Amino acid sequence: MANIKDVAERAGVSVATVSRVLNGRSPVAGTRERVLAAVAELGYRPDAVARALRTARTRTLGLVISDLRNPFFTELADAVEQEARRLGYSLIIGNAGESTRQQDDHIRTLLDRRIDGLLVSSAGTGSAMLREAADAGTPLVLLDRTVPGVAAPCVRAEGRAALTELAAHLAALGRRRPAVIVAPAGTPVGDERLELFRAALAAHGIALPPERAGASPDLRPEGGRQVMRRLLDLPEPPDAVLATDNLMALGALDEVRARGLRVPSDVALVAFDDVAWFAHLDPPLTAVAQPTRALGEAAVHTLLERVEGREAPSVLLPARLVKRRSCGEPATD
Amino acid sequence: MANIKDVAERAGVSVATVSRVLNGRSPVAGTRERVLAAVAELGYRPDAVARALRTARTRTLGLVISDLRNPFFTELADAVEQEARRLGYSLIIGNAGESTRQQDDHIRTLLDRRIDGLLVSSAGTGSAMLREAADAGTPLVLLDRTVPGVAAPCVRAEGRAALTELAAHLAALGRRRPAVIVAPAGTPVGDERLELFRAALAAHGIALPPERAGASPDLRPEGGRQVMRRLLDLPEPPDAVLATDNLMALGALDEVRARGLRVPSDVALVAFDDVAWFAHLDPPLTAVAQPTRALGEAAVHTLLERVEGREAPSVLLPARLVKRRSCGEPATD
DNA sequence: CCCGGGCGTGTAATCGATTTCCTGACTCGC
DNA sequence: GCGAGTCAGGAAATCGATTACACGCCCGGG
Repeated sequence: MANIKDVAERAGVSVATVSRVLNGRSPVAGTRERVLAAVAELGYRPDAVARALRTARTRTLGLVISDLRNPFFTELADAVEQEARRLGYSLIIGNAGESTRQQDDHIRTLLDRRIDGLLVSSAGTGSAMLREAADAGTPLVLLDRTVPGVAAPCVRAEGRAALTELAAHLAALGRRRPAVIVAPAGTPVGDERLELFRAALAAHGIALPPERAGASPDLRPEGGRQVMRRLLDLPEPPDAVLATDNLMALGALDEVRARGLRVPSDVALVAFDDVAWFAHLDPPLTAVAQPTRALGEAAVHTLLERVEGREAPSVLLPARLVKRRSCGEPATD
Repeated sequence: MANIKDVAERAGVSVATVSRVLNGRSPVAGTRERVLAAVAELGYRPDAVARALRTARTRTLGLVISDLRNPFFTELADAVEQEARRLGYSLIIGNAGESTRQQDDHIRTLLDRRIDGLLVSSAGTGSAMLREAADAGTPLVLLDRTVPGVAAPCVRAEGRAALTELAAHLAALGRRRPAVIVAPAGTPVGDERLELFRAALAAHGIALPPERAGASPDLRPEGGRQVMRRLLDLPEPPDAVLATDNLMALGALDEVRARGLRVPSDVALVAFDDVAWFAHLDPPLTAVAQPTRALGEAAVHTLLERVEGREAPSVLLPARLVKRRSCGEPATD
């Protein structure tokens, strides 16, 4: 592969001049064209590795995602990648699979590769490397999940408005015994969603007692199904269930069907995260839609601010309610 | 961040010695420990960028995936990433979103970054950069999709056995008018699947006439839905439909439901690609499962063979049929 | 006693770019 | 016609590692 020296030779100039032409500095018309011709003839492309070494900027960002197979995070990762690329950055994605060890593993190699900035939707809260990265001065932005003790801006969605609307929606449909399938302890957003929902229900005089708030052991369908099983076995089973994550909602739906019950006539079901195939379920699922694409874009922008050395605040974007048919209402989309 | 010179100074040796200790060559016990102590005290980690420049190996692979949002490819990308990491390589993932332009864009930046090898599940067949990469000598392996005119091993699944079993399954259930929703022209695997299925059906004396093989304009639900619409409007509508991709199957299911018809009583539905949530649909979908994880691993192994300069053959792994309830049979899982 | 072979380690070249410093030519004004 | 200012472009340092080569030391054999 041709390097800058080959180009310089062919154009009859020094490497400095070639570099200047390619980076849009000084050189004059005549020289400029000779250099560009040589570049074209040799098919020269600057070596990003050498450039990174010299400039101390790799133009690469790292993204460590808690679970890439979860469609919400797939979409998020895709949004981040697109926006990063639009702004001239490559993205190295690491999937932690909800394991702190793998997460730390990824962060370490990313730091070794001298990425310009790091985006993390943390699995668990006890990540040593995360703290180390922050302390080492690597620009860091948290995504979707805050981590106590790590001083970095966090970009995530917030469900107040959507959950308020949901409470009203359920109240209007006469649902009086709501329940929540909460994300496992250690994922802060789960509790927040529970409390916001509880407060919103209270405004309609509807209670959400502790026994109708079940924490799932994991963020997968099986965990959601287990909680739903316990909920339906209650002496007074719920008539509406909110799952704070899309995969747990799927498992919950399985349990309802396995008992020969129906959504929404026997129990209403609402999920957090509006993933594409919710619209293809039967019935189409009502969901609290996070602004996934906007989150990804905001995360990249916030991170690049920090890469440039500027301060950047946390970002909270509102989620919105997408009403479909899983609460008993006719679809609106 | 500490560099090798700092470590050398602190340990009272030369940089060469530090490098040798870290790469497991010669140095003797005493020196060795002093160096390791200095490394630990300074928290030194070698700069992968500098190392890559010097050794001409980045220990990074590139993966350009045709559509990351398609769950089949998400799983595939995840499998590739895990295996690559297990073998000491980082992975830069680029999502082409089924666009040749974006794909070429990605390939170009990956080449600029001097990745050691490139894995591509090509969107379309007319990629100029793909040919350029192959010609430039970058180790290249195709994934899931062959590209005519590009000389590179291809790792993909092959459905003969599964489709043979499927034909028997449908025949046994008395389905006589099968149809296929084929991937758009330009994705070679679509036609192959159609022909294998047709041949398998013929063995049972069942015909698959051209009007019951509809090509979808894209690999998304809407495309599948359009084809299903045409199929159901035929004077003799099919009693079993195979979609050669998971997203098209979803759209097809939508159309069936929209007409008030039922799966499997009115029409059986089978999808290619067994993605996790097929089991959560109602009814759970019978599917031709590609060995996704094995494909990802084989792709990485094949690519690394080529990176080492060895020849590597194409890999064809058999898909298998996962019978659920969408053809009228009781579930087997 | 001296010479040669091994072995541990240091010096310096190298990878491919960017960038600082400097030189030389040209222009312009007095 | 000559000094000052401008500007294009070259030489060389630099980023942080790896590694070829050389050197010095120790040991054993003749």
